[in-house]
Amino acid sequence: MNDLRTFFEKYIPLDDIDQFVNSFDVIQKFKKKDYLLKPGQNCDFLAFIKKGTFRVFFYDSEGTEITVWFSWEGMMVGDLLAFYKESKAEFYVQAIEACEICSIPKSTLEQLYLTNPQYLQFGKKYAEFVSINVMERMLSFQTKTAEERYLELLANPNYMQKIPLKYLASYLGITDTSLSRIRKNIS
Amino acid sequence: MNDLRTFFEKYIPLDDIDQFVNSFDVIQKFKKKDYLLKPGQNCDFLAFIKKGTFRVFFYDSEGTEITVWFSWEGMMVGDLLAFYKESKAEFYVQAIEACEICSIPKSTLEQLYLTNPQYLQFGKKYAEFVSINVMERMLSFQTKTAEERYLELLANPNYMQKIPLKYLASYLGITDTSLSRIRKNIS
DNA sequence: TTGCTTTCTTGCCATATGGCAAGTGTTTTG
DNA sequence: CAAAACACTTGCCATATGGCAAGAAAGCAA
Repeated sequence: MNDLRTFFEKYIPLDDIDQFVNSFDVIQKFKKKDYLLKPGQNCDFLAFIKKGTFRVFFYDSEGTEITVWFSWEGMMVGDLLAFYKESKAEFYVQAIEACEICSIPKSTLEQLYLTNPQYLQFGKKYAEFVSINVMERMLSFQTKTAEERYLELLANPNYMQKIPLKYLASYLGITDTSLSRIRKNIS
Repeated sequence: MNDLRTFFEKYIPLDDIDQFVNSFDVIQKFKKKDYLLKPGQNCDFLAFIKKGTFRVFFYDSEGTEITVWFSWEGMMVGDLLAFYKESKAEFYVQAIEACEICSIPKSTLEQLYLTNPQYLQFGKKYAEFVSINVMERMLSFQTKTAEERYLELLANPNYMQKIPLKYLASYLGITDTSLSRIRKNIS
């Protein structure tokens, strides 16, 4: 349970943290290619990755896989869009290696929010954290070339060590063919 | 003060709303091209647009203006990235027509958050709302062509009636030249 | 209104990215 | 280990978008 606690220490005072952390379920395990979530399912839990890597993706109108997001150990994972919209999942959430998560049902989370404003404060802070991340990624799309976006990823071993290039390509908004050419150009 | 109240009724129960709405300052007026905020300034308030339109922009490394966001009457406005990061503004926020806003200092807002969890609930919900919006815009960049993104805007009179095309172009992530050609192609 | 400034369009050509299909190398699985 | 599946690269050519500069149109100010 250690890293789960570490994660929430950024958001919740020490006095209040135990009840919150203890409300997370025991570990759930995923093999490579297992799905944590599929389109149409209820996205009624918050999950913390103890081990492994997930990717969030969907199929566009031409049937091409588009990877929208990655999550690594020490992070939350899920279809955040559906979670916040309170709608059914629109994305697949898939383990891309062996993974372990702890999760908390959304109903439990909401009860905790009612019992202690510190927990609600976490919910607010976390949504703000998500906003910041997505805004920065959006700005990157708006103002940078695919090559510049790729160079940003190069600096982060999380992307370069565990993620197949074809997933990175669609995450960058380009085809795997184009990413291959960009890589050739750089070196 | 009417529309301000209407806005917050989506987030805050009727019993609690008056104190919140009354904490907003009296109206502040802006002429066309006036700045609500400039890079480096403190972004220590939350502002509600009673009338008019603002745009959020910055200058990229080549000195080109990039419009990041628009806000219309009935919406909040500010440099949300800085507001959530608790850092200095990175963007210009400029009136693109005569505008009126009411605002609340961030310090007042934070005190309100402490007095009533319903207010904190608003802060959480609003950050979630922002997340959803930015995620959808990001997805649009990741998966759509400039022409498809432009067609989305066409459906919304807010964009097409008040915003010069050159601002729309950079908002779409393209040059005004390219937008002009896309428009020609469509019609 | 008149003139000035800003916005928008267009032509010419350059660069970025895509689509397809073949070829090579690597991983998975039985 | 061997076959199959998957991941990555490359060549050829197409489409999307950019850069620049000139001109047309629209908006603004005196």
